[in-house]
Amino acid sequence: MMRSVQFMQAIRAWMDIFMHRSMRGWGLFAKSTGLSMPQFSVLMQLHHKGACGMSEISERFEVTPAAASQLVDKLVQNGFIVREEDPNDRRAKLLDLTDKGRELLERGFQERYRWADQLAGRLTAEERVQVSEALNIMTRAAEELEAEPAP
Amino acid sequence: MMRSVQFMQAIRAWMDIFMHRSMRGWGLFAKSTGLSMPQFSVLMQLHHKGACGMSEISERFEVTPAAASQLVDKLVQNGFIVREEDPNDRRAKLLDLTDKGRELLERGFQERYRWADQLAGRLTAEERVQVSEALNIMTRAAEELEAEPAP
DNA sequence: GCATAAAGTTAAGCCCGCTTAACTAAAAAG
DNA sequence: CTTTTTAGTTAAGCGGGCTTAACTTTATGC
Repeated sequence: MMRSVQFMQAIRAWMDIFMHRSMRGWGLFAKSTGLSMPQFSVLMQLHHKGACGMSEISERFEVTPAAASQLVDKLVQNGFIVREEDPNDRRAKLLDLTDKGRELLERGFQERYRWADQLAGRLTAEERVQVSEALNIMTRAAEELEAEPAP
Repeated sequence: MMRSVQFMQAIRAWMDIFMHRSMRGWGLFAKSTGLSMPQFSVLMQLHHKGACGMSEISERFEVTPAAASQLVDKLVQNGFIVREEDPNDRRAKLLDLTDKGRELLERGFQERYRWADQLAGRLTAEERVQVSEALNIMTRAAEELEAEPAP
């Protein structure tokens, strides 16, 4: 399905450089906090999707419930998330970020944003307006894609 | 340093959704290939920066030379990269992707691009033009940032 | 109500990534 | 030419992530 050659070229070039940059950045940040990437990804997941049960973790990361349980356990022990009984289903657990967990992620985002700020510094005022509008368009589209489930 | 509130808001919103998406995507892809994230990151590094020595690996990933050596060893054994003597310095090694390694990364990128294609499908023709131009501006700026070393 | 299914946990065992420490070999410094 | 520095390897040991297998506890189906 060929939408637009120009668009695909542009987004691929951007994705190449941006994905590499952010993967490396998050990796180093996670390491600096003493968290492993899987542990860190669980925090990101909770940040992005909000509180959830163990089963959502094991499904989204494609690991066994046992693995999810152990992973979460370490994060609970370190005070980054809380694990409480679900009042509606006493078998299930509800996981959520603690303030400590949220604060850690915030620091990570700040580091990422510093790069965005450097990027902004290389643009003219007109370019910044143009890019802002385009980013808003893409963010909206991405959110729609996220909401409507893939076939 | 406040460049532009609008710009920063726009890029943060975009980064939030895009980083989460691509981290998760790469993670699942790496898992599907049987590679660990560190192994995969080394391949990405070679793809992005081209051939290099062991020392570059250990520096960029902030691990000891020993760790880099062992990591590379597994990738060599699995045929994703080659490790040859540097003709200019017989102590040093030159690492580079094999065709097999390149082909594996290509498959990963194709999966990522599928998402970009879905995104394109949600935009009007005018929006695609607008977004393409903005992405080109950002890609250029990001490449400049990459080239000029951070202080 | 009783069998069955579902949500998590625990424990054993495996491989992996990482570190330190001890090493080899080649280049640079003096 | 000897000493020192640089590039990388090897081995031992630790902790992490993951799986399977055997559980416990709570909800559901009939």
